[in-house]
Amino acid sequence: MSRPRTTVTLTADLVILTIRSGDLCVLTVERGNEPFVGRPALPGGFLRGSESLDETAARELAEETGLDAGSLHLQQVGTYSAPDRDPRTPRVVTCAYLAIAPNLPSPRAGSDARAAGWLPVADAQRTVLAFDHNQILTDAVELARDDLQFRAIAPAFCQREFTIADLREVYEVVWGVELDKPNFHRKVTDSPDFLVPTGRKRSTGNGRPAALYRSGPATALVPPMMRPADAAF
Amino acid sequence: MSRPRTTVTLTADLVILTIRSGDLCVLTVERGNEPFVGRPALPGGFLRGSESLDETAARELAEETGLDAGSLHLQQVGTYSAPDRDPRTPRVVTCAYLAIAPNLPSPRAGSDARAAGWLPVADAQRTVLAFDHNQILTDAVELARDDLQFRAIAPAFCQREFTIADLREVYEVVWGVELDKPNFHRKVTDSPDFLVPTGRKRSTGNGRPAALYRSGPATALVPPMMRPADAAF
DNA sequence: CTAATAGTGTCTATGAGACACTATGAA
DNA sequence: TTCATAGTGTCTCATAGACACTATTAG
Repeated sequence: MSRPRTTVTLTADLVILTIRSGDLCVLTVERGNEPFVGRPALPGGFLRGSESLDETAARELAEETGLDAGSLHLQQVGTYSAPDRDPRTPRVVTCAYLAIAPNLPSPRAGSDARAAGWLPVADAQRTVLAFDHNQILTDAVELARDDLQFRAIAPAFCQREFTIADLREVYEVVWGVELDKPNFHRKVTDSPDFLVPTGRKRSTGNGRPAALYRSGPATALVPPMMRPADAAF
Repeated sequence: MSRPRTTVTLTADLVILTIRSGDLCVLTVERGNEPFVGRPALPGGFLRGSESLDETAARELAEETGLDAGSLHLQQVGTYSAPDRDPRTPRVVTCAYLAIAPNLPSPRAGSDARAAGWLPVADAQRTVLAFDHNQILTDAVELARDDLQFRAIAPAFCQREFTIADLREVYEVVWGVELDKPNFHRKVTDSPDFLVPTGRKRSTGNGRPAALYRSGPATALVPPMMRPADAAF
């Protein structure tokens, strides 16, 4: 056979999104090795031993953020296999994952001595990232924007207990829109099994305290949270 | 390192869906080699040379159906990497693709001497397929059902020119529902850039001839075609 | 004409959005 | 009290669905 089966190594790359001071941010690291030394990149690592890619992704997520992957939203975005995406041999094919995290205290710089930091997604998209990570980032963000409409993933951006205003901020930041507070409140509280009231309240010092909710068992949002036609994205 | 980088081979497996006499059908082949000799499986093949997985999938699709992948709907479903999914070494990880095809004259049995055939999806899901192909099939069908709501993929099931009734059959078969003819007609003809009238008509011998349409440039369906709450799936 | 399928009109119920209004806390 | 934010009521408009009706072919 002129073109035999190709052997490759696999990586899982992570697009870890969170919201920090009103911006949608992504975790980037500075590459410590060739290729692309010193260039910002998405965190990720090689499939090792007899892991599955999901396990690789969960392990990398724990290493980068200190968070248990079991408690976070983690899903595949797609697999990127262009032959020239990575100059190493054997070829490196990557499976990209989208992770959604609540606002973390601060990135754990230095678990493997690489500088890590949260970068607003808009800035990251204007930066030249290593490999095909610009494409991966764009695809992952688009996936997150779409999923917000139909799936109950917004609470993944929040702490375990959150207010309706917290949840609304997720939509507003990720979509780049303003939503009507009263209507939003009704929509999410009416969506069956989406939110579970805890009975507790949280006061921000100003104004009436807001009721606290936890994420409910629903995975789908019915009816969907329609993205306004004038959304920025 | 106790668990070094794992080298793997990659396959692209295809879930090729079409509609045949009122059933949603999937193309299956009988495996001619170990492992799982003689067992029905999804068509697929190894990444070779310096191709990308998309090219592998397109090549396999052309080999199995004789159709040019450029003209067909082809999208990734996900990557399946459980270490025990395939007993061979080096490990085999697969990237599953969903392809949607118009009703084809008949499967090209024998391009590589394996029996191939269209199997109703419901039957295939009750059959034990090779590898993790039952899981892949289920995921792909669910993806197709979801995408019908929001993306303009339904014409991929039809010939290049089709009637509104053809299009409605796609939805009814894939979702297992009956849709109101008048309302469906309005919805799809009102969706901007979804359908392009050709001016031609097609008569089935009975009744008023139906106008023929071609697929338009839109990729999204706005507003979405909501799946009835009583849909079978 | 009738039979059969394509396509339109129109009414009703439901959900989205605008926005006035009430509720509850802190200073 | 005032200020600020949480949450409710209610009106209007757009869309979904039910279904009566008209249109166009074959025989």
